[in-house]
Amino acid sequence: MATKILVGLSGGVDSAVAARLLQEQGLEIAGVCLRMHPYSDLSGAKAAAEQLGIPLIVEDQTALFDRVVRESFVEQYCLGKTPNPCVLCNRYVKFEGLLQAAQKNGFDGIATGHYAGKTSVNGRLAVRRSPGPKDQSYMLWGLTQTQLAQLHLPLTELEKPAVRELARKWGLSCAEAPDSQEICFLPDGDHASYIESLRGAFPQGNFVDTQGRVLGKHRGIIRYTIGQRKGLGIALGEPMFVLKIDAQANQVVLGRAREEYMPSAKVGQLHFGGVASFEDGERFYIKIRSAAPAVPCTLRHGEQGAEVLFDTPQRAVTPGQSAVFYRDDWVAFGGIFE
RNA sequence: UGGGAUAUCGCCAAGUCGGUAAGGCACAGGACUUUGACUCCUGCAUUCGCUGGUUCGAGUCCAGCUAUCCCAG
Repeated sequence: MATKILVGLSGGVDSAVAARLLQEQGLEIAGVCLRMHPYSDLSGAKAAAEQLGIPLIVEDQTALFDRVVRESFVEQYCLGKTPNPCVLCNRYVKFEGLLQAAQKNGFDGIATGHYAGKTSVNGRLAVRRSPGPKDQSYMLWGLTQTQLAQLHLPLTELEKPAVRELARKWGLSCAEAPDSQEICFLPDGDHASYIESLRGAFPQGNFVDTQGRVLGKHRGIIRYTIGQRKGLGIALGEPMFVLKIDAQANQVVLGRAREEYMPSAKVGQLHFGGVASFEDGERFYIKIRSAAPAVPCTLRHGEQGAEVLFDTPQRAVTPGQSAVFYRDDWVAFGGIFE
């Protein structure tokens, strides 16, 4: 049984409360704060560790983060896709970093303040949904069996208001810390400027309709994502949505409302969680984006992954985003839309 | 420079018998959100091509001018 747990402290409320909950269980804990990028602020984690009376280890992950998260982030955008950096970070940097720090320092397990749980299914481990609206299981589909085996998720059954309440009760200074949002390594949220600072300006191109007729000029493909309505800058009398980004032709295809619903999709880079494989025709629930409900679908094997047939067409399925397949309340496996 | 038509917010477009400027798109701000989006809320013409005139009152009527479009030259 794990007795010494290393908790990832971000400086926010969730991880601090998670740490304290483990303490309440009588476990011996320590905190670790991972430096990912220049904007990493360690002060919150230090304060939390101090208030909890636990040691804090600081690990520098910036090189790994640059290589794994930032590079693919830029690369994907250049290909006209819309990456989800958090998913990659969780698997390859955050949880992996935690695990390595734990092993290096003689801990038996790791923990984080995610709103998710875990469960075992036929000998495999799976991320489990948290019951509340803050469920973060979608972001964790990439976790490996090894990572899951060591992982503790104390906030599984809790909801945000309750967590803040506990933090206040325990007098933690992070009780009112704002929820994290936007891309952590881009404080201003301006991914286009960031990418252009590395790759140079992206050329303008045409907005076209589904027939190929030119509708106007776009400002570089990296500024658009599937389903996007705002920021197109052209007035066509009715709302228009991005249907497709063609990096090769440097074109962005626009369509009218309802045209951005898609009956099926291809998913690659599969990573299995609660199940080790799937059968043609097998049914799952899929979440096509973090803030979308899980909807029923049927799967088939494709050339390099899975082909998903939604029971009901889904809005703006976006290449680069994660497809997470659920069964009951646990994550069966996940992948990335082609 | 014969004839006809039209000129209202960045774009499109309502504006009745003259009564004190709809709406959509775009845009801006906010909410939501450990990615990008979507969605929601709020804001957005003291002014109607210009200049005069008639009216208690004109985007709405009249005159002239300007611009654009169409048909003839």
